Amino acid sequence: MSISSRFAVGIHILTLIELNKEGVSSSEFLSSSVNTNPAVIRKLMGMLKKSGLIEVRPGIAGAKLTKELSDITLFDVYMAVNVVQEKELFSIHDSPNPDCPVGRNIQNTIEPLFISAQIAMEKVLRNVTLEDVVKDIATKENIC
Amino acid sequence: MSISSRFAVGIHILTLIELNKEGVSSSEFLSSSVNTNPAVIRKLMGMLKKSGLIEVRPGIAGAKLTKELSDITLFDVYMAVNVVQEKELFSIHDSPNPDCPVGRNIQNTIEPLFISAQIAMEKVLRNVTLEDVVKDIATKENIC
DNA sequence: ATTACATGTAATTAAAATAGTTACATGTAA
DNA sequence: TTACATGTAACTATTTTAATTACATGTAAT
Repeated sequence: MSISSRFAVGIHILTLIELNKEGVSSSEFLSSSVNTNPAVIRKLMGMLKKSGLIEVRPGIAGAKLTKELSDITLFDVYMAVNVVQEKELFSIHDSPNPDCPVGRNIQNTIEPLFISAQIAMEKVLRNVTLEDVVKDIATKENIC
Repeated sequence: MSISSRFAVGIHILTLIELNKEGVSSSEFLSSSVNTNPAVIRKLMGMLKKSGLIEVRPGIAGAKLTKELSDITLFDVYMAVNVVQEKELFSIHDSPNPDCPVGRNIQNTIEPLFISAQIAMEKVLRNVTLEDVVKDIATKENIC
């Protein structure tokens, strides 16, 4: 199964907040770009806020980034929106048969392998910042 | 969400077929080590067979590996059991707003980033063989 | 203070995937 | 023909996602 699109939407939101920094990025504004329900966006805003990526206040319209674009990696967003738990990209069947040499060892043998695969994937996310994303969009729009 | 445990179970099955190569690895035998239903194992056996990793025949008890252990990577198993589709480890929201500069570009901008993260993860799987798994279990069992 | 409007959040829903279970058709060998 | 294995379909419960509705809470302007 695929990793939730919350991650892609989180990147979308943060990118748009940046490009709209002269304006007001309310949940309604953001939702109309993502093409979803404002409540979905507000839930994501809550997660991004909890992770310290944006500043939002009840009653006050609009979200602002709390850091420079170049200081926010895709990994930060990935962690913020909670799409994959630490060490749990892959799931391992529980309760294999302890009376079998394979059954009683398979979990311990496989786990570190799965973890390194997950870490390799996350390393790529750590090496991309939202600045890269915004620049790429700017290029595609012939803004620069 | 996590990647299906079919992957871990697939590794378990293949490892056990190898370590039990003197005996008969029927779906019932395998299921008792995995601790699940024989029909679940048979479905996985079908997938592993379709990918050419094992040989199984209707009516004849037991599965056999078709290759050397060192010629089967975790990536082969991962592909066989169909847990993640190509380029689809991460899902991207569809139909963002084309009237917004971010909406109309975000998918194309994000996709290659997601793909490289997926490939990095898969590269780790390509570099581990079932021989590594079996050796690790042997070590833990003090077999060698 | 009241109004208008935003965020915060809970409850509900439909769709999709997982993992297990049962049942039975099909295939093979003794 | 019998015994037993694989192949496969149908059904279930559980979980997650994503969308939706509704409303409480918070803020600012009139």
